[in-house]
Amino acid sequence: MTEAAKSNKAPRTAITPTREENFPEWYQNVIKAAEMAENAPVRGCMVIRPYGYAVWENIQKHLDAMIKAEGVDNAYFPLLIPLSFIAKEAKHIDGFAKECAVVTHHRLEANDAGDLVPAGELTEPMIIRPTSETIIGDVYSRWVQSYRDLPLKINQWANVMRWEMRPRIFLRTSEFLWQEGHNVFETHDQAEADARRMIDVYREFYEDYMAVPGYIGAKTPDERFPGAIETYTIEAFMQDGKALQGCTSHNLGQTFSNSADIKFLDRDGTLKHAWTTSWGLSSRTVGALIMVHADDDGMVMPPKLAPHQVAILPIVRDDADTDKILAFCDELQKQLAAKGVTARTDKTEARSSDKMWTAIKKGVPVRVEVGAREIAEGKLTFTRRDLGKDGKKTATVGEFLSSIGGVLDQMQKDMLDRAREKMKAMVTDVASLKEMRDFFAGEKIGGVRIDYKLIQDSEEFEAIKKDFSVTPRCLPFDDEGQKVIVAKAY
RNA sequence: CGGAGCGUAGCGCAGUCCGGUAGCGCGCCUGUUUUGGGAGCAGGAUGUCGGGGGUUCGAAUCCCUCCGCUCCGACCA
Repeated sequence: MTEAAKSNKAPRTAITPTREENFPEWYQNVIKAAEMAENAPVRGCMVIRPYGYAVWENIQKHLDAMIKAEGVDNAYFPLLIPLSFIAKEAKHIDGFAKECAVVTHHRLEANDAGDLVPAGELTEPMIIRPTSETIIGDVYSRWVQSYRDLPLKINQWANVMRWEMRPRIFLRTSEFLWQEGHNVFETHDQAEADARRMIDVYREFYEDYMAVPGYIGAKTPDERFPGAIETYTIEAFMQDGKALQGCTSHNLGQTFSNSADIKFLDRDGTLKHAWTTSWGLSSRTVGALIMVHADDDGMVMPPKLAPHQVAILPIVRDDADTDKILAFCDELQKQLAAKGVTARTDKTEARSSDKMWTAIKKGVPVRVEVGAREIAEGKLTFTRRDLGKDGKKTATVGEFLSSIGGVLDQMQKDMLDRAREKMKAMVTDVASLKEMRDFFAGEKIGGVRIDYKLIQDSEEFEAIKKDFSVTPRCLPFDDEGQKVIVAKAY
Protein backbone atom coordinates (compact mmCIF):
# COMPACT_ATOMS: atom_id res chain seq x y z
CA MET A 1 0.00 0.00 0.00
CA THR A 2 1.32 3.46 -0.84
CA GLU A 3 1.81 6.13 1.77
CA ALA A 4 -0.99 8.18 0.26
CA ALA A 5 -3.39 5.29 0.33
CA LYS A 6 -2.47 4.58 3.92
CA SER A 7 -3.23 8.07 5.08
CA ASN A 8 -6.53 8.11 3.23
CA LYS A 9 -7.49 4.74 4.53
CA ALA A 10 -7.65 5.28 8.22
CA PRO A 11 -8.64 1.84 9.46
CA ARG A 12 -12.36 2.29 9.58
CA THR A 13 -14.45 -0.07 11.59
CA ALA A 14 -18.19 -0.43 11.30
CA ILE A 15 -18.52 -0.13 15.05
CA THR A 16 -17.14 2.77 17.04
CA PRO A 17 -15.69 2.77 19.56
CA THR A 18 -13.72 -0.42 19.01
CA ARG A 19 -13.50 -3.18 21.63
CA GLU A 20 -10.10 -1.86 22.61
CA GLU A 21 -11.31 1.71 23.04
CA ASN A 22 -14.45 1.13 25.09
CA PHE A 23 -15.81 -2.36 25.45
CA PRO A 24 -19.18 -1.61 27.10
CA GLU A 25 -20.01 1.04 24.54
CA TRP A 26 -18.81 -1.18 21.68
CA TYR A 27 -21.13 -3.90 23.01
CA GLN A 28 -24.16 -1.64 22.95
CA ASN A 29 -23.33 -0.36 19.50
CA VAL A 30 -22.98 -3.87 18.09
CA ILE A 31 -26.50 -4.58 19.31
CA LYS A 32 -27.80 -1.36 17.82
CA ALA A 33 -26.03 -1.83 14.50
CA ALA A 34 -27.30 -5.40 14.15
CA GLU A 35 -30.80 -4.30 15.13
CA MET A 36 -31.00 -6.98 17.80
CA ALA A 37 -32.53 -5.05 20.69
CA GLU A 38 -33.04 -1.67 22.24
CA ASN A 39 -33.79 -0.29 25.65
CA ALA A 40 -37.45 -0.05 26.59
CA PRO A 41 -39.15 2.96 28.17
CA VAL A 42 -38.94 1.13 31.49
CA ARG A 43 -35.43 1.05 32.88
CA GLY A 44 -34.01 -2.45 32.85
CA CYS A 45 -36.40 -3.75 30.25
CA MET A 46 -35.58 -4.30 26.61
CA VAL A 47 -37.32 -4.58 23.29
CA ILE A 48 -35.92 -7.62 21.53
CA ARG A 49 -36.10 -6.77 17.84
CA PRO A 50 -36.88 -9.38 15.20
CA TYR A 51 -33.25 -10.08 14.36
CA GLY A 52 -32.34 -10.55 18.01
CA TYR A 53 -35.44 -12.53 18.76
CA ALA A 54 -34.71 -14.86 15.86
CA VAL A 55 -31.47 -15.77 17.62
CA TRP A 56 -33.39 -16.50 20.81
CA GLU A 57 -35.88 -18.60 18.84
CA ASN A 58 -33.02 -20.64 17.43
CA ILE A 59 -31.60 -21.09 20.92
CA GLN A 60 -35.03 -22.24 22.07
CA LYS A 61 -35.50 -24.59 19.16
CA HIS A 62 -32.25 -26.46 19.64
CA LEU A 63 -32.05 -26.39 23.41
CA ASP A 64 -35.69 -27.43 23.74
CA ALA A 65 -35.02 -30.50 21.63
CA MET A 66 -32.03 -31.37 23.79
CA ILE A 67 -34.04 -30.95 26.97
CA LYS A 68 -36.87 -33.11 25.66
CA ALA A 69 -34.33 -35.77 24.75
CA GLU A 70 -33.59 -35.94 28.49
CA GLY A 71 -37.15 -37.04 29.15
CA VAL A 72 -38.39 -33.63 30.23
CA ASP A 73 -41.87 -32.31 29.40
CA ASN A 74 -42.74 -28.65 28.95
CA ALA A 75 -45.43 -26.94 31.02
CA TYR A 76 -46.29 -23.42 32.07
CA PHE A 77 -46.57 -22.01 35.57
CA PRO A 78 -47.96 -18.59 36.46
CA LEU A 79 -46.17 -15.27 36.50
CA LEU A 80 -47.57 -14.18 39.86
CA ILE A 81 -46.61 -15.91 43.07
CA PRO A 82 -48.29 -15.37 46.45
CA LEU A 83 -45.91 -13.53 48.74
CA SER A 84 -46.43 -16.22 51.38
CA PHE A 85 -44.92 -18.84 49.05
CA ILE A 86 -41.57 -17.21 48.71
CA ALA A 87 -41.51 -16.38 52.42
CA LYS A 88 -41.61 -20.12 53.19
CA GLU A 89 -37.99 -20.73 52.44
CA ALA A 90 -35.62 -18.59 54.47
CA LYS A 91 -32.43 -18.98 52.43
CA HIS A 92 -34.28 -18.54 49.20
CA ILE A 93 -35.99 -15.35 50.30
CA ASP A 94 -32.69 -13.97 51.55
CA GLY A 95 -31.34 -14.43 48.08
CA PHE A 96 -34.19 -12.90 46.15
CA ALA A 97 -36.17 -10.55 48.43
CA LYS A 98 -34.24 -7.47 47.40
CA GLU A 99 -34.92 -7.97 43.72
CA CYS A 100 -38.59 -8.91 43.84
CA ALA A 101 -41.14 -6.77 42.06
CA VAL A 102 -44.27 -6.75 44.22
CA VAL A 103 -47.84 -6.45 42.99
CA THR A 104 -49.99 -4.78 45.61
CA HIS A 105 -53.02 -3.45 43.71
CA HIS A 106 -55.41 -4.70 41.06
CA ARG A 107 -57.18 -1.59 39.87
CA LEU A 108 -56.50 1.93 38.61
CA GLU A 109 -58.84 4.82 39.37
CA ALA A 110 -58.75 8.44 38.34
CA ASN A 111 -58.19 10.82 41.22
CA ASP A 112 -59.50 14.42 41.40
CA ALA A 113 -56.60 15.64 39.30
CA GLY A 114 -57.48 13.08 36.64
CA ASP A 115 -54.37 10.99 37.26
CA LEU A 116 -54.68 7.24 37.37
CA VAL A 117 -53.74 5.93 40.78
CA PRO A 118 -53.62 2.37 42.14
CA ALA A 119 -56.76 1.37 44.00
CA GLY A 120 -58.06 -1.95 45.19
CA GLU A 121 -55.24 -3.02 47.47
CA LEU A 122 -54.73 -6.78 47.51
CA THR A 123 -55.22 -8.59 50.79
CA GLU A 124 -52.11 -10.61 50.02
CA PRO A 125 -49.45 -8.99 47.86
CA MET A 126 -48.00 -11.09 45.06
CA ILE A 127 -44.54 -11.11 43.62
CA ILE A 128 -43.61 -11.39 39.97
CA ARG A 129 -41.57 -14.58 39.71
CA PRO A 130 -37.82 -14.06 40.00
CA THR A 131 -37.68 -17.84 39.47
CA SER A 132 -40.34 -20.45 40.05
CA GLU A 133 -39.03 -22.92 42.63
CA THR A 134 -41.63 -21.94 45.21
CA ILE A 135 -44.74 -22.05 43.09
CA ILE A 136 -43.66 -25.17 41.27
CA GLY A 137 -42.86 -26.73 44.64
CA ASP A 138 -46.41 -26.03 45.75
CA VAL A 139 -47.82 -27.70 42.65
CA TYR A 140 -45.42 -30.63 42.90
CA SER A 141 -46.47 -31.27 46.50
CA ARG A 142 -49.84 -32.35 45.06
CA TRP A 143 -48.50 -34.08 41.96
CA VAL A 144 -46.01 -36.19 43.83
CA GLN A 145 -47.61 -38.84 46.01
CA SER A 146 -45.74 -42.07 45.33
CA TYR A 147 -42.32 -43.21 44.22
CA ARG A 148 -44.19 -44.20 41.06
CA ASP A 149 -44.62 -40.47 40.30
CA LEU A 150 -40.85 -40.05 40.21
CA PRO A 151 -38.76 -38.92 38.58
CA LEU A 152 -40.81 -35.90 37.60
CA LYS A 153 -39.11 -33.75 35.00
CA ILE A 154 -40.67 -30.50 33.81
CA ASN A 155 -39.36 -27.47 32.01
CA GLN A 156 -40.91 -24.11 31.27
CA TRP A 157 -39.98 -21.34 28.87
CA ALA A 158 -40.93 -18.10 30.54
CA ASN A 159 -40.07 -14.56 31.43
CA VAL A 160 -38.95 -13.71 34.95
CA MET A 161 -38.26 -10.45 36.71
CA ARG A 162 -35.47 -9.46 39.03
CA TRP A 163 -35.34 -5.78 39.85
CA GLU A 164 -31.80 -4.91 38.87
CA MET A 165 -29.75 -2.02 40.15
CA ARG A 166 -27.58 -1.91 37.09
CA PRO A 167 -29.16 -3.33 33.97
CA ARG A 168 -27.23 -4.09 30.80
CA ILE A 169 -29.02 -5.08 27.69
CA PHE A 170 -29.25 -8.89 27.29
CA LEU A 171 -26.71 -9.47 30.07
CA ARG A 172 -28.69 -8.25 32.99
CA THR A 173 -32.18 -6.95 32.38
CA SER A 174 -34.91 -6.71 34.96
CA GLU A 175 -37.16 -8.83 32.84
CA PHE A 176 -35.49 -11.63 30.96
CA LEU A 177 -36.42 -14.75 29.05
CA TRP A 178 -35.26 -18.18 30.00
CA GLN A 179 -36.08 -21.79 30.44
CA GLU A 180 -36.20 -23.23 33.93
CA GLY A 181 -36.27 -26.97 34.48
CA HIS A 182 -37.52 -28.45 37.72
CA ASN A 183 -36.92 -32.12 38.37
CA VAL A 184 -37.85 -34.32 41.32
CA PHE A 185 -36.15 -37.53 42.43
CA GLU A 186 -36.27 -40.18 45.11
CA THR A 187 -32.69 -39.88 46.26
CA HIS A 188 -29.86 -37.46 46.74
CA ASP A 189 -27.70 -39.35 44.29
CA GLN A 190 -30.30 -39.19 41.54
CA ALA A 191 -30.70 -35.45 42.03
CA GLU A 192 -26.95 -34.96 42.06
CA ALA A 193 -26.55 -36.98 38.87
CA ASP A 194 -29.34 -34.96 37.25
CA ALA A 195 -27.80 -31.60 38.15
CA ARG A 196 -24.53 -32.82 36.66
CA ARG A 197 -26.26 -34.23 33.61
CA MET A 198 -28.05 -30.98 32.86
CA ILE A 199 -24.90 -28.87 33.12
CA ASP A 200 -23.40 -31.25 30.61
CA VAL A 201 -26.38 -30.75 28.30
CA TYR A 202 -25.74 -27.03 28.57
CA ARG A 203 -22.05 -27.53 27.87
CA GLU A 204 -22.92 -29.40 24.71
CA PHE A 205 -25.33 -26.67 23.70
CA TYR A 206 -22.79 -23.93 24.42
CA GLU A 207 -20.06 -25.63 22.46
CA ASP A 208 -22.01 -27.12 19.57
CA TYR A 209 -24.48 -24.33 18.90
CA MET A 210 -23.11 -21.13 20.42
CA ALA A 211 -19.49 -22.00 19.69
CA VAL A 212 -18.78 -20.71 23.19
CA PRO A 213 -16.59 -22.84 25.44
CA GLY A 214 -16.39 -22.28 29.15
CA TYR A 215 -14.97 -23.43 32.43
CA ILE A 216 -17.45 -25.92 33.80
CA GLY A 217 -17.60 -26.69 37.45
CA ALA A 218 -19.14 -26.12 40.86
CA LYS A 219 -19.81 -22.81 42.50
CA THR A 220 -18.13 -22.12 45.81
CA PRO A 221 -20.60 -22.23 48.73
CA ASP A 222 -21.00 -18.45 48.94
CA GLU A 223 -21.73 -18.19 45.21
CA ARG A 224 -24.40 -20.88 45.17
CA PHE A 225 -28.02 -20.34 44.26
CA PRO A 226 -30.05 -19.50 47.39
CA GLY A 227 -31.24 -22.80 48.80
CA ALA A 228 -29.03 -25.07 46.69
CA ILE A 229 -26.61 -27.62 48.10
CA GLU A 230 -24.63 -27.57 44.86
CA THR A 231 -24.66 -25.14 41.94
CA TYR A 232 -22.95 -26.04 38.70
CA THR A 233 -22.09 -23.41 36.14
CA ILE A 234 -20.49 -22.67 32.82
CA GLU A 235 -18.16 -19.71 33.16
CA ALA A 236 -17.34 -18.30 29.77
CA PHE A 237 -14.78 -15.58 29.21
CA MET A 238 -15.68 -12.49 27.23
CA GLN A 239 -13.21 -10.66 25.00
CA ASP A 240 -12.60 -8.03 27.68
CA GLY A 241 -11.43 -10.66 30.14
CA LYS A 242 -14.51 -10.76 32.33
CA ALA A 243 -16.24 -14.03 33.09
CA LEU A 244 -19.91 -14.60 32.46
CA GLN A 245 -21.99 -17.23 34.18
CA GLY A 246 -23.61 -18.78 31.15
CA CYS A 247 -26.21 -20.92 32.86
CA THR A 248 -26.64 -22.89 36.05
CA SER A 249 -27.81 -26.28 37.25
CA HIS A 250 -28.64 -26.74 40.90
CA ASN A 251 -28.90 -29.70 43.19
CA LEU A 252 -31.48 -28.28 45.58
CA GLY A 253 -31.26 -31.19 47.98
CA GLN A 254 -34.40 -31.31 50.10
CA THR A 255 -34.53 -27.56 50.62
CA PHE A 256 -37.63 -27.01 48.55
CA SER A 257 -39.24 -30.35 49.19
CA ASN A 258 -39.05 -29.51 52.87
CA SER A 259 -40.49 -26.04 52.55
CA ALA A 260 -43.12 -27.00 49.95
CA ASP A 261 -43.69 -30.41 51.51
CA ILE A 262 -43.00 -32.55 48.44
CA LYS A 263 -43.32 -36.07 49.86
CA PHE A 264 -43.67 -39.50 48.33
CA LEU A 265 -44.59 -42.87 49.78
CA ASP A 266 -41.60 -45.08 49.13
CA ARG A 267 -41.49 -48.80 48.41
CA ASP A 268 -40.88 -49.49 52.07
CA GLY A 269 -44.13 -47.78 53.02
CA THR A 270 -42.56 -44.70 54.59
CA LEU A 271 -43.13 -41.07 53.57
CA LYS A 272 -39.98 -39.37 52.38
CA HIS A 273 -39.14 -35.86 51.23
CA ALA A 274 -38.09 -35.80 47.60
CA TRP A 275 -34.86 -34.42 46.16
CA THR A 276 -35.10 -31.68 43.56
CA THR A 277 -32.99 -29.95 40.95
CA SER A 278 -33.46 -26.84 38.88
CA TRP A 279 -31.52 -25.63 35.89
CA GLY A 280 -31.80 -22.58 33.67
CA LEU A 281 -30.40 -20.79 30.68
CA SER A 282 -31.47 -17.23 29.90
CA SER A 283 -31.53 -14.60 27.19
CA ARG A 284 -28.23 -13.35 28.55
CA THR A 285 -26.66 -16.05 26.40
CA VAL A 286 -27.33 -13.73 23.47
CA GLY A 287 -25.07 -11.24 25.21
CA ALA A 288 -22.43 -13.92 25.60
CA LEU A 289 -22.69 -14.71 21.91
CA ILE A 290 -21.94 -11.07 21.13
CA MET A 291 -19.13 -10.57 23.62
CA VAL A 292 -17.38 -13.76 22.56
CA HIS A 293 -17.71 -13.60 18.79
CA ALA A 294 -18.39 -10.06 17.59
CA ASP A 295 -15.57 -7.91 16.25
CA ASP A 296 -15.01 -4.25 15.45
CA ASP A 297 -17.22 -4.56 12.38
CA GLY A 298 -20.14 -5.88 14.42
CA MET A 299 -21.85 -9.15 15.07
CA VAL A 300 -20.55 -12.53 13.96
CA MET A 301 -23.25 -15.19 14.15
CA PRO A 302 -22.39 -18.84 14.65
CA PRO A 303 -24.04 -20.53 11.65
CA LYS A 304 -26.17 -22.84 13.77
CA LEU A 305 -27.90 -19.96 15.53
CA ALA A 306 -27.84 -17.34 12.78
CA PRO A 307 -31.30 -15.99 11.87
CA HIS A 308 -30.23 -16.54 8.29
CA GLN A 309 -27.04 -18.25 7.34
CA VAL A 310 -26.56 -16.70 3.93
CA ALA A 311 -27.11 -13.12 2.80
CA ILE A 312 -27.74 -12.95 -0.91
CA LEU A 313 -26.70 -9.53 -2.16
CA PRO A 314 -27.93 -8.54 -5.61
CA ILE A 315 -25.33 -6.29 -7.23
CA VAL A 316 -27.40 -4.20 -9.56
CA ARG A 317 -25.63 -1.82 -11.93
CA ASP A 318 -28.12 -1.41 -14.66
CA ASP A 319 -31.88 -1.38 -14.36
CA ALA A 320 -32.10 -3.62 -17.37
CA ASP A 321 -30.46 -6.43 -15.42
CA THR A 322 -32.43 -5.98 -12.21
CA ASP A 323 -35.22 -8.43 -12.89
CA LYS A 324 -32.85 -11.08 -14.15
CA ILE A 325 -30.58 -10.72 -11.13
CA LEU A 326 -33.44 -10.77 -8.63
CA ALA A 327 -34.94 -13.83 -10.30
CA PHE A 328 -31.57 -15.52 -10.07
CA CYS A 329 -31.37 -14.62 -6.37
CA ASP A 330 -34.83 -16.03 -5.72
CA GLU A 331 -33.86 -19.27 -7.39
CA LEU A 332 -30.63 -19.43 -5.42
CA GLN A 333 -32.51 -18.83 -2.17
CA LYS A 334 -34.89 -21.66 -3.03
CA GLN A 335 -32.07 -24.04 -3.79
CA LEU A 336 -30.36 -23.13 -0.52
CA ALA A 337 -33.61 -23.75 1.33
CA ALA A 338 -33.80 -27.17 -0.28
CA LYS A 339 -30.35 -27.83 1.22
CA GLY A 340 -31.58 -26.77 4.65
CA VAL A 341 -29.68 -23.50 4.49
CA THR A 342 -31.56 -20.37 5.49
CA ALA A 343 -30.92 -17.42 3.21
CA ARG A 344 -32.29 -13.96 2.74
CA THR A 345 -31.99 -11.76 -0.32
CA ASP A 346 -31.42 -8.07 0.27
CA LYS A 347 -33.97 -6.54 -2.05
CA THR A 348 -33.62 -3.03 -0.75
CA GLU A 349 -32.55 -0.29 -3.12
CA ALA A 350 -29.41 0.31 -1.12
CA ARG A 351 -26.12 0.46 -2.98
CA SER A 352 -24.27 -2.77 -3.04
CA SER A 353 -21.61 -1.60 -0.61
CA ASP A 354 -24.28 -0.66 1.90
CA LYS A 355 -25.92 -4.06 1.50
CA MET A 356 -22.61 -5.63 2.34
CA TRP A 357 -22.07 -3.55 5.44
CA THR A 358 -25.57 -4.29 6.63
CA ALA A 359 -24.87 -8.02 6.34
CA ILE A 360 -21.48 -7.58 8.02
CA LYS A 361 -22.89 -5.68 10.99
CA LYS A 362 -25.60 -8.31 11.42
CA GLY A 363 -22.96 -11.00 11.34
CA VAL A 364 -24.58 -13.11 8.62
CA PRO A 365 -22.19 -16.07 8.30
CA VAL A 366 -21.87 -16.06 4.51
CA ARG A 367 -22.46 -13.27 2.01
CA VAL A 368 -23.05 -14.11 -1.62
CA GLU A 369 -22.73 -11.46 -4.29
CA VAL A 370 -24.89 -11.92 -7.35
CA GLY A 371 -24.42 -9.50 -10.22
CA ALA A 372 -24.45 -9.52 -13.98
CA ARG A 373 -20.94 -10.96 -13.96
CA GLU A 374 -21.95 -13.97 -11.88
CA ILE A 375 -24.94 -14.69 -14.03
CA ALA A 376 -22.89 -14.43 -17.22
CA GLU A 377 -20.13 -16.68 -15.91
CA GLY A 378 -22.35 -18.98 -13.89
CA LYS A 379 -20.15 -18.30 -10.88
CA LEU A 380 -20.79 -16.83 -7.48
CA THR A 381 -18.63 -14.73 -5.19
CA PHE A 382 -19.02 -15.54 -1.53
CA THR A 383 -17.38 -14.48 1.72
CA ARG A 384 -17.34 -15.89 5.22
CA ARG A 385 -18.06 -13.20 7.81
CA ASP A 386 -15.35 -14.38 10.17
CA LEU A 387 -12.60 -14.31 7.55
CA GLY A 388 -12.98 -10.74 6.32
CA LYS A 389 -12.83 -9.61 2.73
CA ASP A 390 -9.67 -11.57 2.09
CA GLY A 391 -11.75 -14.70 2.48
CA LYS A 392 -13.63 -14.00 -0.73
CA LYS A 393 -14.09 -17.04 -2.93
CA THR A 394 -15.67 -17.85 -6.23
CA ALA A 395 -17.44 -21.01 -7.21
CA THR A 396 -19.91 -22.20 -9.76
CA VAL A 397 -23.49 -22.28 -8.57
CA GLY A 398 -23.33 -26.04 -8.41
CA GLU A 399 -20.11 -26.05 -6.42
CA PHE A 400 -21.44 -23.42 -4.11
CA LEU A 401 -24.64 -25.33 -3.40
CA SER A 402 -22.84 -28.57 -2.74
CA SER A 403 -20.20 -26.95 -0.53
CA ILE A 404 -22.21 -24.41 1.44
CA GLY A 405 -23.14 -26.89 4.15
CA GLY A 406 -19.48 -27.69 4.67
CA VAL A 407 -18.53 -24.02 4.64
CA LEU A 408 -21.02 -23.28 7.40
CA ASP A 409 -19.90 -26.30 9.42
CA GLN A 410 -16.29 -25.24 9.08
CA MET A 411 -17.09 -21.72 10.18
CA GLN A 412 -18.99 -23.04 13.19
CA LYS A 413 -15.99 -25.18 14.09
CA ASP A 414 -13.47 -22.40 13.50
CA MET A 415 -15.46 -20.06 15.73
CA LEU A 416 -15.39 -22.59 18.55
CA ASP A 417 -11.69 -23.23 18.07
CA ARG A 418 -10.86 -19.54 18.11
CA ALA A 419 -13.06 -18.98 21.15
CA ARG A 420 -11.37 -21.87 22.91
CA GLU A 421 -7.92 -20.44 22.26
CA LYS A 422 -9.04 -17.09 23.64
CA MET A 423 -10.60 -18.76 26.65
CA LYS A 424 -7.41 -20.60 27.51
CA ALA A 425 -5.42 -17.40 27.22
CA MET A 426 -7.84 -15.71 29.63
CA VAL A 427 -6.87 -17.82 32.62
CA THR A 428 -3.41 -17.63 34.18
CA ASP A 429 -2.24 -20.15 36.74
CA VAL A 430 -0.90 -18.63 39.93
CA ALA A 431 0.72 -20.35 42.87
CA SER A 432 0.02 -17.92 45.69
CA LEU A 433 -2.27 -15.11 46.80
CA LYS A 434 0.67 -12.76 46.28
CA GLU A 435 0.85 -13.80 42.64
CA MET A 436 -2.91 -13.39 42.37
CA ARG A 437 -2.76 -9.85 43.70
CA ASP A 438 0.09 -9.01 41.34
CA PHE A 439 -1.86 -10.42 38.44
CA PHE A 440 -4.95 -8.34 39.08
CA ALA A 441 -2.84 -5.26 39.77
CA GLY A 442 -1.17 -5.76 36.38
CA GLU A 443 -2.25 -5.03 32.86
CA LYS A 444 -3.20 -8.49 31.68
CA ILE A 445 -6.92 -9.15 31.30
CA GLY A 446 -8.68 -12.31 32.40
CA GLY A 447 -8.71 -14.35 35.56
CA VAL A 448 -6.50 -16.70 37.51
CA ARG A 449 -6.58 -20.33 38.56
CA ILE A 450 -5.26 -21.17 42.01
CA ASP A 451 -5.38 -23.97 44.57
CA TYR A 452 -8.80 -23.80 46.19
CA LYS A 453 -7.28 -24.32 49.63
CA LEU A 454 -5.40 -21.04 49.33
CA ILE A 455 -8.51 -18.88 49.16
CA GLN A 456 -10.53 -20.65 51.86
CA ASP A 457 -10.79 -18.69 55.10
CA SER A 458 -8.23 -16.24 53.78
CA GLU A 459 -8.36 -12.61 54.84
CA GLU A 460 -6.00 -11.71 52.04
CA PHE A 461 -8.35 -13.27 49.50
CA GLU A 462 -11.25 -11.27 50.91
CA ALA A 463 -9.10 -8.17 50.48
CA ILE A 464 -8.26 -9.10 46.89
CA LYS A 465 -11.94 -9.62 46.15
CA LYS A 466 -12.68 -6.18 47.43
CA ASP A 467 -9.71 -4.40 45.89
CA PHE A 468 -10.21 -5.74 42.38
CA SER A 469 -13.91 -6.65 42.47
CA VAL A 470 -13.19 -10.24 41.54
CA THR A 471 -15.04 -13.33 42.74
CA PRO A 472 -14.51 -17.08 42.70
CA ARG A 473 -16.20 -18.18 39.50
CA CYS A 474 -16.09 -21.94 39.81
CA LEU A 475 -14.17 -25.06 40.79
CA PRO A 476 -13.64 -26.64 37.37
CA PHE A 477 -14.52 -30.31 37.00
CA ASP A 478 -11.30 -30.69 35.03
CA ASP A 479 -9.34 -29.88 38.19
CA GLU A 480 -11.46 -32.17 40.32
CA GLY A 481 -12.44 -29.40 42.68
CA GLN A 482 -8.86 -28.72 43.74
CA LYS A 483 -8.55 -25.42 41.89
CA VAL A 484 -10.70 -22.34 41.68
CA ILE A 485 -10.98 -19.75 38.96
CA VAL A 486 -11.14 -16.17 40.14
CA ALA A 487 -12.12 -13.30 37.87
CA LYS A 488 -14.22 -10.23 37.37
CA ALA A 489 -17.66 -11.17 36.22
CA TYR A 490 -20.72 -9.82 34.47
C1' C B 1 -27.58 3.52 47.17
C1' G B 2 -22.36 5.85 46.44
C1' G B 3 -18.81 8.09 42.53
C1' A B 4 -18.44 10.31 37.49
C1' G B 5 -20.63 12.06 33.09
C1' C B 6 -24.81 13.43 30.17
C1' G B 7 -30.01 15.07 28.54
C1' U B 8 -30.60 20.32 22.14
C1' A B 9 -33.92 16.99 14.98
C1' G B 10 -34.23 9.71 13.95
C1' C B 11 -28.68 9.09 15.64
C1' G B 12 -24.03 11.60 17.20
C1' C B 13 -22.89 16.44 18.80
C1' A B 14 -21.75 22.12 19.04
C1' G B 15 -23.97 26.27 21.29
C1' U B 16 -24.47 27.11 27.99
C1' C B 17 -18.87 30.02 31.08
C1' C B 18 -20.33 35.69 28.91
C1' G B 19 -28.85 35.71 28.05
C1' G B 20 -30.67 38.37 22.15
C1' U B 21 -35.20 34.27 19.39
C1' A B 22 -31.81 27.09 16.81
C1' G B 23 -26.90 25.09 14.38
C1' C B 24 -23.28 21.06 12.40
C1' G B 25 -22.37 15.93 10.77
C1' C B 26 -24.74 11.45 9.65
C1' G B 27 -29.42 9.54 8.53
C1' C B 28 -34.23 10.66 6.05
C1' C B 29 -37.21 12.66 1.45
C1' U B 30 -36.97 14.40 -4.07
C1' G B 31 -34.13 14.60 -8.55
C1' U B 32 -29.76 13.21 -11.05
C1' U B 33 -25.16 10.82 -12.11
C1' U B 34 -23.47 6.43 -9.66
C1' U B 35 -23.13 1.25 -7.75
C1' G B 36 -18.28 -5.39 -6.97
C1' G B 37 -15.68 -3.09 0.83
C1' G B 38 -19.01 2.68 3.42
C1' A B 39 -20.68 7.65 -3.71
C1' G B 40 -20.99 12.78 -5.87
C1' C B 41 -23.95 16.98 -6.95
C1' A B 42 -28.51 19.96 -6.40
C1' G B 43 -32.80 20.77 -3.67
C1' G B 44 -35.95 19.59 0.86
C1' A B 45 -38.38 18.07 5.62
C1' U B 46 -37.68 17.45 10.82
C1' G B 47 -37.02 20.60 17.29
C1' U B 48 -42.47 21.03 23.79
C1' C B 49 -33.48 22.67 23.67
C1' G B 50 -35.75 16.25 29.60
C1' G B 51 -40.27 18.31 32.90
C1' G B 52 -41.99 22.15 36.25
C1' G B 53 -41.17 26.76 38.64
C1' G B 54 -38.38 31.40 39.11
C1' U B 55 -35.24 35.89 37.53
C1' U B 56 -35.50 39.04 33.03
C1' C B 57 -38.01 43.36 28.04
C1' G B 58 -36.00 38.62 26.45
C1' A B 59 -33.74 31.99 28.88
C1' A B 60 -31.08 26.08 25.47
C1' U B 61 -27.92 29.67 28.28
C1' C B 62 -28.71 32.29 35.05
C1' C B 63 -31.34 30.28 39.83
C1' C B 64 -34.51 26.44 42.31
C1' U B 65 -36.70 21.75 41.87
C1' C B 66 -38.03 17.18 40.00
C1' C B 67 -37.20 13.25 36.23
C1' G B 68 -34.43 10.21 33.07
C1' C B 69 -30.08 7.91 30.69
C1' U B 70 -24.91 5.99 30.42
C1' C B 71 -20.34 4.40 32.72
C1' C B 72 -17.71 2.71 37.36
C1' G B 73 -18.88 0.16 42.28
C1' A B 74 -22.17 -2.58 45.95
C1' C B 75 -26.54 -6.94 44.45
C1' C B 76 -27.14 -10.66 40.79
C1' A B 77 -28.48 -15.16 35.49
